[in-house]
Amino acid sequence: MTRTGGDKTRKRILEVAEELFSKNGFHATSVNQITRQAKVNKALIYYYFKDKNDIVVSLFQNILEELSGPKPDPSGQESGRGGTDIREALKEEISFLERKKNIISVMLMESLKTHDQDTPIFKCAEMVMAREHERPKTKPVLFHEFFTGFIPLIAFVALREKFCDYYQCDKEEALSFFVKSFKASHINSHIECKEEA
Amino acid sequence: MTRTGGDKTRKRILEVAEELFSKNGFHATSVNQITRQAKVNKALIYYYFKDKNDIVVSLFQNILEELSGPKPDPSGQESGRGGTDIREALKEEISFLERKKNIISVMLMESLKTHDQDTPIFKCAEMVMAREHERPKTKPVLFHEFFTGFIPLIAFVALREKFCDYYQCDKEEALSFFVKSFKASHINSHIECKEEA
Amino acid sequence: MTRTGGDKTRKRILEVAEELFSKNGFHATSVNQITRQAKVNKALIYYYFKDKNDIVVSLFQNILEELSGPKPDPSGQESGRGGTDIREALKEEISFLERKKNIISVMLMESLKTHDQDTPIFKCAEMVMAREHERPKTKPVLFHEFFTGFIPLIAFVALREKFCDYYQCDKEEALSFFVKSFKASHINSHIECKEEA
Amino acid sequence: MTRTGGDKTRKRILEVAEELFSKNGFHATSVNQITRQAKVNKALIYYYFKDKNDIVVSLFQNILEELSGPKPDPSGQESGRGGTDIREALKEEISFLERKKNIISVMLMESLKTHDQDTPIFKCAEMVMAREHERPKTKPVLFHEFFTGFIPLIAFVALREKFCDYYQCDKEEALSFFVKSFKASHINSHIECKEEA
DNA sequence: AATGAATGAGCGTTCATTCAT
DNA sequence: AATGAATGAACGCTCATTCAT
Repeated sequence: MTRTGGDKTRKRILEVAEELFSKNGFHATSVNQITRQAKVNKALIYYYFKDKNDIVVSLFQNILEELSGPKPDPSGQESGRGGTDIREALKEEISFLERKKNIISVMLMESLKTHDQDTPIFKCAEMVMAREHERPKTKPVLFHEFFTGFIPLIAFVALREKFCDYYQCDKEEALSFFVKSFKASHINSHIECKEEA
Repeated sequence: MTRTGGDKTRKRILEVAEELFSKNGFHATSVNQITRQAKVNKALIYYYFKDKNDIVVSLFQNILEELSGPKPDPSGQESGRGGTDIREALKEEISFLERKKNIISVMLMESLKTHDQDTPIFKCAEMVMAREHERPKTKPVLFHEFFTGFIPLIAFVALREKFCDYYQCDKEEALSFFVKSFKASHINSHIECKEEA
Repeated sequence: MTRTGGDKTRKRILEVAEELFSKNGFHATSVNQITRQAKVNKALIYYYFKDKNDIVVSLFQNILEELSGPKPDPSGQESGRGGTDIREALKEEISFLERKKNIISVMLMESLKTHDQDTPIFKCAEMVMAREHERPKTKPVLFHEFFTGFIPLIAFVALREKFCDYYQCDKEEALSFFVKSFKASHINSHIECKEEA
Repeated sequence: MTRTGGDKTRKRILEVAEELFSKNGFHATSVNQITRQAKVNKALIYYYFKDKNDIVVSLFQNILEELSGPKPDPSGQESGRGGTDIREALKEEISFLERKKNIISVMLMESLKTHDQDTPIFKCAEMVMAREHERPKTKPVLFHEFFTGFIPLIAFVALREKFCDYYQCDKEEALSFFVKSFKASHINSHIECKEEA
């Protein structure tokens, strides 16, 4: 390894781990695979991380920090009944999530294991949702935001590729379809809720 | 293990495997664990299944066969605009899926791994969706049904418990919230679609 | 399995075992492989043979019995200095050994393991040699017959195919070369011995 | 095992493996046995060798390299008709091969398996033969050298002990008998060949 | 004579982790 | 900050063998 200082190495380990975890899952990825692909000595991984689990925990922390970071500027205006501006905002959000999709996929995988006690997926969801509106305060809204908002969103970024492969669908087209569908269901019901209230 | 009929043993292996896979994930579950919990000799597992993967594949096949089986009787009447009857139907469907949630969770976990080539999750989704209406034929509808219909549904059955734990929420209450939210978003948008058409 | 009586089954097991043992070696051949190829139930093998070793022992016994059986008729005349008749006799002997080459190969493999106590290869050699002349009585002759007679012969039948593959050589041509070479070395030295005596 | 240099460990593994392979055969030798006798951790074997087969391949490579190494000095003079000097040279060669007999035995065992594709035994033979004279160029000579030269030689070093046990023969005496016999057959036929030519 | 189910021990291999340097 | 060597435990899987029928 070139002598470029430790932080770069640590970062490379994290990047490779993220890629491999999302590719094969956490448990199906061995520390050896990471060392090979990151081209680091095996013992070095244990210099930077106390164990294999610490790697994935670090990845989760990083993404949570990123999400809590600078909010997106609400440059677009939220006009009633949602015009193309809402769709554009959605697409931007999706493209943002797409860049994080690897680690989010891992988070989701892990959260689906019924045994593991606490999962960061809820914290993650809160942060993603907080990017759009104020944090939901009532439980009904919470459910709504999580299951019909957050979940479809990350499912889309996570599964888009496979979905398109399976159904022989263009990826850009897929985005349009999803956005339209998401707007018609989740976003529209927001307005109704507001209208009802 | 005592000499029981072979099919019973095979079934017990599958049941235990399903439970453990959904608890810890496929890769994090060892054949030894299955062995212990199902109280079968390890070699016997390989008498019934060619390898560990064959177990999960068998589970997937089973659930797909079940789903393609007898459709639910539409005892309730589908009145327009959806009253409590729709909610009841939804709850029934959810309780049906809940009984399959373990294996569906495993399927979802595996489908999130970007590497694995083809996943049965789409076939599964088609079948679940086919239980409600005729199979979607256009791509936009496909996206809609999958990402805002199927996905929230299975996410709910899969994550309900953890969600309730995390947010200190009663599980029955959770069901109501979800049903209401699902109806307001996904189902409502169906009607709109129809109205548009 | 067809109900054709036990002896046929036993014979089939032996035939398959011989083939597989010579293909992969005794230890590298599993009882399962034999059952598969012989299409017999696994437990049935233990009905006919007390264990796996008993199979190979049976094979060895069989071949020793065969070799001790009817001697070849010396139809040809043994003229001095050896003309084509000796070569013909040699070719016949080789073709005879070729039919037994599988089990002889196994015997040779096993005899090369330094640990195994007693090997039937010497008994086998004696019998093969006895087919040609009276049993050697003096030790020098014994060495001569075994190492420069028997050994090259069985090495040829055992390795002929691979040798021809490796050196891109026709198999019939190979036979001629070997016969000529064998006659010039081993057989010729017989005569010398006799002349010396 | 104590922390010694890595190469020492690797060497010890190879030595033990060679001994055990020649004792029981490749397949009948378990990695655990090697582990025990070489007093190395099992995982360490896979640190040095990619799998069990890699061990035997390494052994084969090593011996081939050794054989291709420094040729023996032809200190003795090759007088016609072969006097005691030829016998001495033969004995030296045999004692040289005896030191390699373990690995050569393994090579021979493996080459007798009809299934295994390519065997190093021919390469090995070429090198051994090249130690005595220039490499044979015509096919007849090739056959002669291999089947009546190389094969008896290695058969002798490989089987000498068992042969002597079986026939109650002194090992030194055995050497004399073999040398005499080998000279009378293989070597003598060389001269004839030359004379013919 | 023949079978399907079952078994304990061991296989080759890899795991996450730690050591000394 | 980085490395090569080493480790104990466990992995998935197969072995030869036996059971009841």
